[in-house]
Amino acid sequence: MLISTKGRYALRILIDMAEHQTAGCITLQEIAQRQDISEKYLESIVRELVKKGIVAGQRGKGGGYRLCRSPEQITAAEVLRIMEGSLAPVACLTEGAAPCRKAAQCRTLDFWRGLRDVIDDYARSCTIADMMQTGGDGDDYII
Amino acid sequence: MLISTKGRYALRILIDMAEHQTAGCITLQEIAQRQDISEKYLESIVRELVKKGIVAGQRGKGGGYRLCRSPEQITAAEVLRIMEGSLAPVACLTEGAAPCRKAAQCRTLDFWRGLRDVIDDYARSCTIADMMQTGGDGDDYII
DNA sequence: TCTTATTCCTACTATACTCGTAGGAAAGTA
DNA sequence: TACTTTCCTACGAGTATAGTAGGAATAAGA
Repeated sequence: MLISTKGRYALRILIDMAEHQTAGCITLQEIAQRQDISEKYLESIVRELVKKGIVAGQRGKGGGYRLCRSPEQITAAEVLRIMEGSLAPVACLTEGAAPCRKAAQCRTLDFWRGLRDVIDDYARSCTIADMMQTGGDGDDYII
Repeated sequence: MLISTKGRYALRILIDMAEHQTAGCITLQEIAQRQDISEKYLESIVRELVKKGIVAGQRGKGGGYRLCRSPEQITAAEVLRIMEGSLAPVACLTEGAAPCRKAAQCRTLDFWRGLRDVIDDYARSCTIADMMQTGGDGDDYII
């Protein structure tokens, strides 16, 4: 029941970008160095964020990435849903899944729905801006 | 971020046992038939529950399993923690994990702690007895 | 005692997923 | 043109999930 590195790194990347935001672009190389994540692996994560309109990329010299929205407008739920595919704890509650044939008789469905809801409510209540307020002083992260 | 079949099945098994509780024992075969889960796979799940004192096994003819506690006293959190190893969403918050060197500087740690807490609070608030009250009329489950 | 039913235990396997790596094409700047 | 940067496709090692297989130990009953 662990969040994968993709989800965890995506949050770190976005916090990093928000903290080092300037008029121009931020390159993958910068982020990779600060966050100590392989540039190539970062690439695959950022690509997902580009595809979903969270960040925008600009190619060529002087290029890089920038946030498409302010950190206040990016929730953890949105980011994690993009990277993990879904925040649902069981397959039958993933977005787009076919409704279960026996849902009406299922003794556990209500429990899983409740779990999904508390996770979703919490993650929607927390933004990149909120995370910038927490923790210490540097660019140091572990998880 | 999915709960594995072990965790999901364990809840179904315990609900099944609670609903079909008698003076004697319930055999794996019965549960396997009602729940439509392979007897062999059930075995590996129930063994974990025996080891942790949730159910007790009795060998030989007329043997089987029975709950060691009333359904009101078995929480989802306890069962899922046994089967999944932990309910923590990130490795650095799993029980017994070494505290992270840079925890003080981490921008995301507070978020993960909060997520762990809402999951844990919710799962501790729900018991096997609660789940018996929900859903429909039969022994039918899917997830 | 012999048979049968049941849990208990160890080992194995196929598949999928996670966590990356590698190489190069496309596009933009100077 | 030269350089930098994103974009795209493919591959690979390691690990976890979801089981399966076979048999030993134990208990009840004929």
